[in-house]
Amino acid sequence: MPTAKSSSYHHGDLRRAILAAALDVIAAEGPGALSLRDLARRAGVSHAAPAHHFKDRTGLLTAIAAEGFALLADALAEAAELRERGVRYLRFGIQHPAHFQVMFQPDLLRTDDPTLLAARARAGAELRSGVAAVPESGRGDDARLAGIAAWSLAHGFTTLLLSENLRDPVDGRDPEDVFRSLTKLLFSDSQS
Amino acid sequence: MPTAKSSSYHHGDLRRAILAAALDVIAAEGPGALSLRDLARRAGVSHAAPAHHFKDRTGLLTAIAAEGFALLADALAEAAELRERGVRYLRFGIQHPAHFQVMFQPDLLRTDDPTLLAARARAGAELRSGVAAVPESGRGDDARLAGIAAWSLAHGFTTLLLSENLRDPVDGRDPEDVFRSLTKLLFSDSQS
DNA sequence: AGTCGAACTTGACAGTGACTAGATTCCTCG
DNA sequence: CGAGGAATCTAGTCACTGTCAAGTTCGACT
Repeated sequence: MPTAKSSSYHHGDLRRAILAAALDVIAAEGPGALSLRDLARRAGVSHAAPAHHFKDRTGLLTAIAAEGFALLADALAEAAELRERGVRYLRFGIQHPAHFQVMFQPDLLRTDDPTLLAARARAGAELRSGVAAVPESGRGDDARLAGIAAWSLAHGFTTLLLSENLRDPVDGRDPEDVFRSLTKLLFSDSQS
Repeated sequence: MPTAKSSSYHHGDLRRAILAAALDVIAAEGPGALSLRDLARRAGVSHAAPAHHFKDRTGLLTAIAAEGFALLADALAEAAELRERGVRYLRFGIQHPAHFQVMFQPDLLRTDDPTLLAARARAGAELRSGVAAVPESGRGDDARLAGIAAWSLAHGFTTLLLSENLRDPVDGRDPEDVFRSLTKLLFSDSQS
């Protein structure tokens, strides 16, 4: 059943429906398994309908990536302290694996799309402001390096977790807890 | 000209030729742009020839990933000290971007392939032995955590670099130097 | 010499993304 | 109220892809 109108012709909210279906497929089988025709079938519309909302296959993925960066920016804004921001980064990856997967694969995206650029810039600003919040982080190069370090750590951990490469080490434990222990190990002196 | 025989029917070393072409394509346009038929065309053979060497598209990518893990294990074995192993990890990603990209995308691979599993196990062992080489790393959980931390950092940095997300911050500097500074910042107390 | 298997070819099929022209519906403005 | 224009969706086509099944050629071994 269409979400809004049950009129037979207009779907009501095809854009949302297709996005949702796409996220399901990507989370389950990866971006490669994504087919516009399949998405159209799931939504019960003709095979060319998706193209009207997202031009391309690339366009669809770009929209997903942009949405992802916006969600990530929101998630980061929830916490003030740097370590907890790292946890939000990780949590975002766990809760939105499909978005995460697409966001960092530039060859799938239209990297000059203004919406994408804006969302990414917002997320980037949020990332940087997290590092700036740490008082003793110096200015200039050191602060920039610390930012890269924090980002690399959170990103690497999240990526490895999502790619099933941390299956054994993390085992049954809560990934967020493991990540917290991890940061405590590295930053034992500078933070609580 | 074929590498070995110039006989018109048998290529001589089709497997190598197709692998090489595939790496070029992936490095330039990502794994999504890879087409068996295109690879066949580049090698000057018929469209179904690749399937004989690698069953599938998935089979081809699995072979690449396995080769990647083997190369990574070799690269890690070159250095003894942990930080320098991180640098080798990064260097591997820079020198073999196509391999790296495919290795950590399980949805593209036949994850139960024995060759792949063996190569990955070898790389994993090499990773762990690097952490064990650090004297003051405790046993048990701490050592395991330290391993995950080191791996996450190196992996995150490499991934972000390859996905063009570290373009501005790294700017013109040598990525390896940036990474070294980064680790010095984090492990300032425990190592030189 | 002869055969057997591996390497490669040829041909065919269904599914895909992209494009086009046209049908239907909705909304706004007179 | 009742056009008309824009948004939305349908239907058909084209080149391309992966995969399958069946042939052909080659080389190595007995």
